[in-house]
Amino acid sequence: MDLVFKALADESRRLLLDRLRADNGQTLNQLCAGLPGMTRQAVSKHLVILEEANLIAAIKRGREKLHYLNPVPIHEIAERWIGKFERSRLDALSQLKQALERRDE
Amino acid sequence: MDLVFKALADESRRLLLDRLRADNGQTLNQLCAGLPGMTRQAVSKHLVILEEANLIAAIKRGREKLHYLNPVPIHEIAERWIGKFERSRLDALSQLKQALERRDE
DNA sequence: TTGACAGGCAACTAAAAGGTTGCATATTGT
DNA sequence: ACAATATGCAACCTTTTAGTTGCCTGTCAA
Repeated sequence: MDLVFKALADESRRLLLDRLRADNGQTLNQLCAGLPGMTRQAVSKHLVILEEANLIAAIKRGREKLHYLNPVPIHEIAERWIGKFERSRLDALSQLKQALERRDE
Repeated sequence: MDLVFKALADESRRLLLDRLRADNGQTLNQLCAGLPGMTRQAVSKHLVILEEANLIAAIKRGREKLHYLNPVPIHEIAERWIGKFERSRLDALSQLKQALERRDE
């Protein structure tokens, strides 16, 4: 799960995921168009990181490589990790409020 | 939002959030106990990063500083960011499946 | 079959991240 | 008042990360 969080920490990589969500199965060169002012190799490295985090799956078709979004890891983070914070969310909020009010006692 | 993702990218910081979720309003020294083999200053730096991402709020009480979880940013990420991927989740999944099946045509 | 196109690999650089040590400052209990 | 406690600040070091350039390999189409 650490790999997923690390992968999501970069704006360019989140943008790549956005692009794939809008239009799944794109090639490296297509994805490069979404990241102007960055070399193909840089984008390629980002894609490798996303693959290693299992956030995308790549399939070679002839001389090109198609990239597909894998929604599973994001879903797991939502369920397992964010979920537990959501469960105690209102609690934490009221504790924070009370602490802020007690501030100038 | 970038600050939040960056803050969440580190295991130690996620652990600190976990600790606060279990026991809100802890001091720096208390939190240090949860990160053995790391100096107080290192933990302090992590807390600053979490504060800057608005994931926690710190309140000075005398010579100590109490740290409270702020559940809002995590909630926003769940709603605004993860939400949009969840909406196209099953779509992406079936597209991925189909692409994998087409692989050895 | 050869040139153009899609992508991979490796070495290198610059900047950011994570951590440490040492010292300074403020608060509290005796 | 003063020693102990709780935290802050700054300089420094090391590793990781993001990006580049240059070159190599495989595939397709004329």
